[in-house]
Amino acid sequence: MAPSTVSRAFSRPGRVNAQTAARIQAVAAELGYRANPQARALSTTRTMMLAVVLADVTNPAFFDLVRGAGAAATEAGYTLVLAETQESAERERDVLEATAARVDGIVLAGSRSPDAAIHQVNKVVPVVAVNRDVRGLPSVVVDLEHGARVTVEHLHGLGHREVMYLAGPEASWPDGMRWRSLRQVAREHGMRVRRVGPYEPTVQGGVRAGEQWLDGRRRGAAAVGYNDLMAIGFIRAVTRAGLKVPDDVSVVGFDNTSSAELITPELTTVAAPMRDVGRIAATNVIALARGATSTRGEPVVVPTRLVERESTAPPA
Amino acid sequence: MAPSTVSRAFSRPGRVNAQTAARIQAVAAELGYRANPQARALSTTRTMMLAVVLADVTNPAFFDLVRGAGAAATEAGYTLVLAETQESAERERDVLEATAARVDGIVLAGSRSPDAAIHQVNKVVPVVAVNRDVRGLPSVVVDLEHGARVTVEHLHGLGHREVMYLAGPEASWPDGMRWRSLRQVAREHGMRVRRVGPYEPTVQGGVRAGEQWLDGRRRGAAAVGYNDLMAIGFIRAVTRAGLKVPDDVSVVGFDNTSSAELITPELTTVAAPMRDVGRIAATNVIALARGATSTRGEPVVVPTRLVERESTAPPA
DNA sequence: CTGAAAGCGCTAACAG
DNA sequence: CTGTTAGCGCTTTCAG
Repeated sequence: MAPSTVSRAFSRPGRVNAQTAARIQAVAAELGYRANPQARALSTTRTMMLAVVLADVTNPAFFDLVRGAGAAATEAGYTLVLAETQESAERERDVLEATAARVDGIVLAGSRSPDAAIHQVNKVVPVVAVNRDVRGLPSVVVDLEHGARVTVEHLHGLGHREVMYLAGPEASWPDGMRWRSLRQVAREHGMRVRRVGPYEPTVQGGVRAGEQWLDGRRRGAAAVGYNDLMAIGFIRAVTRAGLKVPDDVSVVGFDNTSSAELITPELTTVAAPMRDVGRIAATNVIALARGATSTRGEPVVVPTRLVERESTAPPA
Repeated sequence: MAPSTVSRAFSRPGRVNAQTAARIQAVAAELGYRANPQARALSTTRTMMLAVVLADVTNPAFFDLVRGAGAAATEAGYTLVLAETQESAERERDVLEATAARVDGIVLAGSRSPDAAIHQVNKVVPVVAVNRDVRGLPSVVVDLEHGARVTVEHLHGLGHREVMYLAGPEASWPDGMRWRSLRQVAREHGMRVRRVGPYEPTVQGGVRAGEQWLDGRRRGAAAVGYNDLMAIGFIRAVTRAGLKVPDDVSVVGFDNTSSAELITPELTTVAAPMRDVGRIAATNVIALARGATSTRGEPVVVPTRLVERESTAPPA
């Protein structure tokens, strides 16, 4: 696992210096000598490092992604680092610029950059996008259309005839995806659908959404949050105001984060195998780093499912 | 903010080539040329990168730490990356080895390594330890003695006469600190005190602690978790078994993570200004990276306080 | 003030 | 098979 400390030249199977080599290795280890990875990288053009750059390291939606990518990286002998863009296209640019030439591959999750910027980075180092379809770039996305479909059908089945989408960041690919899918499926079922926001994709943002909704609300509504965090914030705001979830309003989230089963009522939410997503993305980026040539442009799609818990019920 | 793209030589205030330099800059920008940071680092010995290496990126206890460190890093023109050791001393060694020579400083949080290993890394790059007092190394720690004191006094004031500590990782510095402080203060107040575990410092670990406690429990107990995650798991296990928190058992956590106010009942927990901790640690490591010489060996201590919520009450 | 050359620490391709 | 050299892409020093 641990790469040889001293230049591989010393470990070449030699006859005469076999023991000499061993001694050098021993002394080097004793002295705590480490090869300078930067110098090594300068000549090999390989850093054996991978980066996951994501919008928000505190968003539990990314946890399993990181875990999966980390496992794949470790197995392949790579070290994984994370860099955060803080939901800002500008910081994303800076971070990508700073990390691109220092790693062998980048898994880009929750990007807020235009496609062109991503392609630019991809010229320096292989990039695999997560939950975003960038033309000509390998990517792995979760089946949000299906997630939206089962969500709407679940709500429709409960008797709801109107769904409200709590929008997240406008530059977010999943946001657009979720909204468009929701709208289409809702229409297919003859449901009314509207969108409010955008809000920050955080608990705080959800609280704000809830507070705004409280003014001029109608009974028997169903809200679908951009993600679990927002759904949770929404529930908190509504609950604090004395309403009941799901009696007064049903709430659905996206991501199935660990927080979803922490709150009361437990959150109904759309789940995806993010660990697999991370694993696939990392594996692909490693393959590219090793010289594989990107095949088709079709994104890898992983399935989603609705986890029905307590936050949804028939309208009052 | 963004460092010049082309070698600084081109931006030297020259007379004749002032416009030439400008043109080169322009063309370089157009072509998307970026200086290779590795090559630059090789000659300057500066990478303008900082690393926060921590035990578990999914532990909310580290969120504010990361935020504070990130803010300090950005302000100083550094890019921050995170690396995770997954609660493993071995992975910690690998991660430190891989990152040490690639960054200008390391903030080490939740280390599971022996002091000697940390000193070894510190020979390569400045290290600031968080929540761990490493002899001769700058560090910033939260005042856990005080946290333990107010916890015990709170419990004592409620009428509890026995406190049980749900232990976390044995190699964890805060674990030892919390336990010793708890024990001492409990004794001062004539309370009985015992320790169970160790458990994994996760919700899962807390669930296990709760399940074990359920066998052979005594009424009117008070449990103090190694961290919020464990306390939450404990509550879940106990609640699932039909008991009530805090009626049947009071529970206190450490860290005051965002999850603490998500669960029902809301968790009483020890809070610390982790954002400040991150900020201080990063600021110090940057100073060292810039050539400052470490002053005294005394750790910086930040205060703690008890956030009383719903998970504690008088014994039944 | 400008342009050339040395060197950062390594690896890889080269002669011996 | 071993030892030497060139060179990765930058910065910085040193002549011109």
